Amino acid sequence: MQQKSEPNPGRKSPKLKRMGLHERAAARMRTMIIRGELPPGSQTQETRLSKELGVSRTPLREAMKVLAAEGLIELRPNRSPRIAGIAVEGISELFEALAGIERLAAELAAERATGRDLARLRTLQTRMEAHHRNGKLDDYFAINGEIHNTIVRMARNTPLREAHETLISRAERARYLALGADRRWSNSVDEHADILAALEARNGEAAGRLLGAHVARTGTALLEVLAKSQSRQKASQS
Amino acid sequence: MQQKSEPNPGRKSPKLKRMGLHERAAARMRTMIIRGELPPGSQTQETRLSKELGVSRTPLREAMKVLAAEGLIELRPNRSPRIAGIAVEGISELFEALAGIERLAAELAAERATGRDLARLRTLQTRMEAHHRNGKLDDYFAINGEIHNTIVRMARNTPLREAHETLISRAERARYLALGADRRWSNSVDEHADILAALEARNGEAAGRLLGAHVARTGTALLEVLAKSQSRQKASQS
DNA sequence: AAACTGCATACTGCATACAATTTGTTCGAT
DNA sequence: ATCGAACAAATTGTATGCAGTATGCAGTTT
Repeated sequence: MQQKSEPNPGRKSPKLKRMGLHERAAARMRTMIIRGELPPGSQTQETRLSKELGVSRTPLREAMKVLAAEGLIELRPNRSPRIAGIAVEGISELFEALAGIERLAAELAAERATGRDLARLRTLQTRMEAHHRNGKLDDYFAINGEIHNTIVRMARNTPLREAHETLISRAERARYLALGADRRWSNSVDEHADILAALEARNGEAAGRLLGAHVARTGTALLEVLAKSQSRQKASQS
Repeated sequence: MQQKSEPNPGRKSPKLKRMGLHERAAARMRTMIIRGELPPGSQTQETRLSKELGVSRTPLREAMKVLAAEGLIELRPNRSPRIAGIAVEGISELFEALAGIERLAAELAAERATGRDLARLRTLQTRMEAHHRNGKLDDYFAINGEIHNTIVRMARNTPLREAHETLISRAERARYLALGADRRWSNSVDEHADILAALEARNGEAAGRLLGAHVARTGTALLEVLAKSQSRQKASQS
């Protein structure tokens, strides 16, 4: 099982790992759902989507099973899969669960974080503050998400990280709906700083409590924005 | 996200609804993996399994995607899927995550449990104690699991419940490996009684702490038993 | 003798063809 | 005219065939 030397000089993209069609289809649909290009509650006909994505129905159906497991679509027997709805109540539950998981992750991370981990986190925090000052929204959000993922990875717990990933994909989707809604930048940056400080002090209880509250606040802030836009478009329910 | 709950994806369904072949195949394989009939690390050839299960390769492949999402098998490109290994480290992480999730669930359940919920829990506890006295191992385990599931449902948080379900399937598998290993019956029963008391007192912090510690202890107890049998059969890492 | 290359084989990945089930429509009966 | 049943169209579920890729073996080379 020796792996041959893999310098890969002439191949097309070294970073992009080779994926099967069903993986690519799943990834494509995932972003489409998150971006709202496939609206909540809409039905996805297999033949139509397969032509649109340029793949056959077989890999598409496999992709559907994966997305259903992630909670992005709903499968009903002998019916077209439905893009999962975004109900207010669902968002509330989602961020509640997310807050709990990240709280746990922070508690564990405070015990297990290496110096490198904390250094990396500090770097990210610095960069995020810079983006915050410069008003670079996209970069800010990217770093923000990376910080959360980093903390979860620092917990050194694979099942927890996996659970977090599936929830995050749904949260990203909700966040996209209320794009640019997070007007609590300053609060958020400060809260992140507090969390980082608690982690560096190896205070798991505080780090967990702070991160959990932070995520919960993000959820409620999102809910407020969403409730307003919900009032004008009442549709998309079946 | 929708309030609609899944109609029994793979559970031992009381009403045996007619399921598609891929669902049936997934359910069948799930129990086979949990029961250890498909040993960890073994490869699953599509044609062989499809004949064995009496289905075609297409629904079988779809079932594989679902099981992979549940973490029961590993998919590698252009290779036979592998039954996920049960490494000691993995079990440790698994129960750690499970403990965290159930702790959170108990905290929420303490706030949201209805009188019916608590009554049902009390009934289950009584029945479990009876099985404990009579030494009925199977029934005891069934009720025990049901209690944990009930508490999680009492949290009224769908994403949390879903995350719990996927972790539980893996934990059941590990528990099956160390079948009958849980010699801490008495402790376990008492701990459950304490948890129930905390829930009835609406003390979320205590309920969460007790349930989390309970699950963590179950995990370490399982680890001890597993470590012994692990010494004779070499580890299949994952 | 060891290692590398080329070929044969088996298996996965994908596409297409076929069967089963649902849904929309039309015709008929009350 | 309305409700219902049966038929027709569309769509999902399943099976099979074909192509690409990995694995093992044999022949050749160093």
